[in-house]
Amino acid sequence: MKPCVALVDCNNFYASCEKLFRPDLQDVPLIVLSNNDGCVVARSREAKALGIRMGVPVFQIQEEIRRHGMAVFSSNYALYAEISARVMRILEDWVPRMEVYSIDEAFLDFSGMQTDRQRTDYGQRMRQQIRQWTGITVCVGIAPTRTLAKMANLAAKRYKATGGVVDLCDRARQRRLMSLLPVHEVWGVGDRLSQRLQALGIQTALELADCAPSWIRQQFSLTLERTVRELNGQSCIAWEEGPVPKQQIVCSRSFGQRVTTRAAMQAALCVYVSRAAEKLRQENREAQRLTVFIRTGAFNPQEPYYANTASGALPVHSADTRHLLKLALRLLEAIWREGFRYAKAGVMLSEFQEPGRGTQDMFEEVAVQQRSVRLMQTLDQIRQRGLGRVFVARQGTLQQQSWAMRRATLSPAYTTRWNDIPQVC
DNA sequence: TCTGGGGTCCTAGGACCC
DNA sequence: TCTGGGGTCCTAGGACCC
Repeated sequence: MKPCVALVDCNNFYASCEKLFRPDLQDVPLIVLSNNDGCVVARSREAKALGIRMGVPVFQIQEEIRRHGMAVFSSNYALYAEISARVMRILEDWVPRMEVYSIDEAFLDFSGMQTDRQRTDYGQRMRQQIRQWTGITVCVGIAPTRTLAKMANLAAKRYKATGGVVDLCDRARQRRLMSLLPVHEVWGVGDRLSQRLQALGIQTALELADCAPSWIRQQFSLTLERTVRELNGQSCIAWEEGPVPKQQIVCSRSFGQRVTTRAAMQAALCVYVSRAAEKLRQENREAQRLTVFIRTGAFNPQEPYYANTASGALPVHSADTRHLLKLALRLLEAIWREGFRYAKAGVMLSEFQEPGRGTQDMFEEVAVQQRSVRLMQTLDQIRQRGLGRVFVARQGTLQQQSWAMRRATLSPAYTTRWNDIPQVC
């Protein structure tokens, strides 16, 4: 049985989610902003047509926003995650095996489907059902390897005549498409690599595909060698069996307003540690290592720049917010410098173990450990059931959090909060 | 004035050991 | 003056992805 994989990718995902609940914005150019309303992370078809670039800082395009009457939304991840889950649930029923790759895309196992026609029809029917059941439009790229499926998907998005589904199992078609694509459009080739490749005279995807894998390995890396092999139809990325446990958990934010006092920084870290610890417990893991980082703004050359990181280990693995927080605050003391205007901070948890299997404290009483676990369970349940929010006092009340992130134009929680359910009048 | 957040994998080089 | 070689483990940093 020939291996075959389909990549299903939602079009303009965040922008499309916002439009689902705002039919009045159907043909209006719409952009979605990053956390803190900093830069553009998603654009509707119309906004792309106006030349709005991905990642551009919003303040640089204020004039265009006004002139074209663009709709602007702060990012609403709760909404996008919910719509994503609906799309993924539908896809699951179409194939024996699937891997969710990101919030808006998934790889599906299409092995066993014999003909070009069969595969394309299947893709079209999936696409139809997703649009009908969720309102989201997807494109489908089908090929023998993931790297080629990515490329097929790109073609499905770019060329209207394809009807949103491209089958790239035929070698001649693969080569024709690759000859048209600049090398930086290959999955796994970013800015740095494409510059180096171009310096060696490799401009197109096809030219990269025709390089000797061993030479690429020697000049670049194992990763790029795999890419070359994948472009030639040799699959180098295996299917994951079951969900992959995380190796690290990060919580970091830019501040809505610069932080200048130690107390405010401690409060912010407190929020980040609490959030990271919640995620850790959701993964059913305990962590041993915690890293804290802080930095000033990176873009203003006039302003003194300072950035630093401190990392430390807990004596035993833990998922208790209080233990992690104590370490975080101690680490902060090592890197905190007065007199800077801090723009961003974050914490990272790593070195995970399943509860009870990590380093243990021989002298701590079992009862104390059990109390810790039960306390954290209780906190999580209060939050998950929406009964309110219990937090560590140090983070301060919302009114005190002048550094909290800006979300000026957040859409309602249409799918996750009763009060925000859309009404039809 | 205002420029995101959360991940993964790989590699080079240092520390350490015998 | 001459001062080995090879292996492993860890970490920081680079590059990539969405």
